Amino acid sequence: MAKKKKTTIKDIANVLNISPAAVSKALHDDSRISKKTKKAVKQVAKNLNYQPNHLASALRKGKSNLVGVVVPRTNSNFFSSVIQNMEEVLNKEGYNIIITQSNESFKKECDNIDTLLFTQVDGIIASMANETVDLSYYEKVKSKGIPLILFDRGENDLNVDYIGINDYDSSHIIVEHLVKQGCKRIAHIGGYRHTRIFNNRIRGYIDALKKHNLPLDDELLIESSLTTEDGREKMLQLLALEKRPDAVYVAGDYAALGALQLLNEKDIKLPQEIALVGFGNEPFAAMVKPSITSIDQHSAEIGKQAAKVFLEHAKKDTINQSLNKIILKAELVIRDSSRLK
Amino acid sequence: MAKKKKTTIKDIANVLNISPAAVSKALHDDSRISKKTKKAVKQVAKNLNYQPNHLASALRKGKSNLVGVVVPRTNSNFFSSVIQNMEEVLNKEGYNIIITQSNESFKKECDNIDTLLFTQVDGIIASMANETVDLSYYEKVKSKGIPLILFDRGENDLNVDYIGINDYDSSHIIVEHLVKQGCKRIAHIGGYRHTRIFNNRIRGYIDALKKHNLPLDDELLIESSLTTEDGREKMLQLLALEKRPDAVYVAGDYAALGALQLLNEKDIKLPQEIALVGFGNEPFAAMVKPSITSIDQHSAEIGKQAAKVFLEHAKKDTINQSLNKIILKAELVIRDSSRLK
DNA sequence: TATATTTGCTTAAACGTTTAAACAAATATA
DNA sequence: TATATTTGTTTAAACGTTTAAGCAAATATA
Repeated sequence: MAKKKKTTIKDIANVLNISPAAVSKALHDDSRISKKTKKAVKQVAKNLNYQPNHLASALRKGKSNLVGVVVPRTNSNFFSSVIQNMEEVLNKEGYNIIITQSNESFKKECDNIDTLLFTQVDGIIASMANETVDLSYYEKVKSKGIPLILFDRGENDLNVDYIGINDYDSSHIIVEHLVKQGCKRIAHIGGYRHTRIFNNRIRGYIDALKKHNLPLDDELLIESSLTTEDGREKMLQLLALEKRPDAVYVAGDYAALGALQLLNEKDIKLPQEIALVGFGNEPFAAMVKPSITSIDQHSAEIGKQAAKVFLEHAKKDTINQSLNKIILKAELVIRDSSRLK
Repeated sequence: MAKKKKTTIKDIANVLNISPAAVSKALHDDSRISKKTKKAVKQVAKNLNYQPNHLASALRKGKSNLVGVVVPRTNSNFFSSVIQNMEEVLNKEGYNIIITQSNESFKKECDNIDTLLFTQVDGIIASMANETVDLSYYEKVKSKGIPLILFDRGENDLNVDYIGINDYDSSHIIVEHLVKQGCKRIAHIGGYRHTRIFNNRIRGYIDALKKHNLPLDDELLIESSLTTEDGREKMLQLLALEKRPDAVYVAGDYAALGALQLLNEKDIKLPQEIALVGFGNEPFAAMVKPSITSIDQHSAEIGKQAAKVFLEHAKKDTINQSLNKIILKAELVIRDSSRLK
């Protein structure tokens, strides 16, 4: 069986004995085409099962109507929810998205960006890998004049649009909550400082401790890759301290889960002996025993806003120099792991 | 700031005073181009920061080098692992993938397929939504002569390539394991029967019970949407029975998690009072307390095989009528939730 | 030395669409 | 009646690449 060749505008034109141009215009409801012709064209198009060739129109129009997305991974509720909402907004405007995952690898992230540029995407929406410190690849995108929007994991140094939550404030909200529960020795298992959001969470943690006149103890502040495995390990480290903390604020839910497992295994009572707070409000935070208090990052909103910012750019034919830096207020979802009173 | 216009093959040709055709050939290492010219072309290409226009070459060559992927969702470890491995294999051969999510909605699934066809993908690799019973959209893809490969959730009726595990056998393995642990009243919270894989798991469950001379009790076989929430509910239903089961085999890990939570809340001892087995080996299965015994579906292998099958098709210019139906043997990962001896 | 082959390039058409410009016919305006 | 405008269409070029066919010069073969 040979491959069928697809029907083109030309085929429709031949059937009706009109020019391809007329067909194209009829299909786009051009005002200069008669109703009669439009009707006939659409009928024939349907009969022949015509599907427009996106490549050809993209080439001619100079835009692909594709938006590239780069995320560290898709199998986290946060990213998949961001993507889903982003997609919804973009689809409505005729854009499709190409999703790529970096798996937290800088190399893969660069490859992904190359791939996306090669595919002629009209814009890139990205959240950077944990590893990423060298921003030259992002400069490359910028230098091509392609709209670049970062979310969650971004960098202030790069002069690009950004959508995220206020990490500094989030730490304040968490510490405040723990203080209210009566905790006095609050530890922080944070992410790597070179990633802006994690640095902000650490700064917020430190400043919030000061604000509540709690002593800052170096032992209680640990940097972590924030995987489940590393969460266990860092928790073990905290338990080994002479003066154990009475609360642990973990900068990611997966690591918080690891910490929780360890505490459960050691039969340490949550929240009585140690209160636990995570970050990200992954669905499992509500499902584990005890359920984990966590920060909700408004993933849906972030996705929608990112898409909207891209669309703003896309509508202008010159690069918009006015930057959008959208900072959403995060929300603390209080659950059993930290509910003392 | 105006948009920069990208350098094309023509620009390179102008610099070197040769024809665009020569440049194209030089870039593709055509044997008829001299080493000297090739070197010069590549140097100039680099200097001008040339990036090939994928749309133009795709249009000319009649293929986009894009593969469309349709999954129910990306935020499950199974699907994201399948995708990641698929991507790796395809990238090596110069293909990129477009990921779309159906969110288990039939309507969204159809939209996604339309989108992919519109984007001129060279093939589609899909796993169907729970809801999907009408297969006409898949027929549409087939009728276009575009390679279509299904994995995990597929349909035997559709004459297409398929990669998945042996669900029927998996049920046997699970029941056998539970019988070995001494269980005598094994319940099954299954998926919807109209989805082939779930039907196979149910058939396997029934036949395995017969094989071990266990009575088949209608009360013990329940269909479910297999969400965490529904897992709780169906477990509750089982607990309400006059004669409770001593083991529950849940056809999905998320639902198994819901069941586990409920059992934990009711202080029912696992595995002593009720043994629990899930399906899918999601990472959390190992992380919860007690850890859940589950079936590993070899997601990496499925992803790689699906990609390979697509590549086989892509290499031929006619539709290959010989079908690949690859059935992998699943592996039971035994954990605390069912370890009695 | 005459002829064949190879090398290294050019020309031109093609992929399927869009769109500016042109144009004839119909209709409106003076 | 002569001129202007509107309507409905066609023509042709363009988007950036690839590729079959052609051709001149260099080299090999007889």
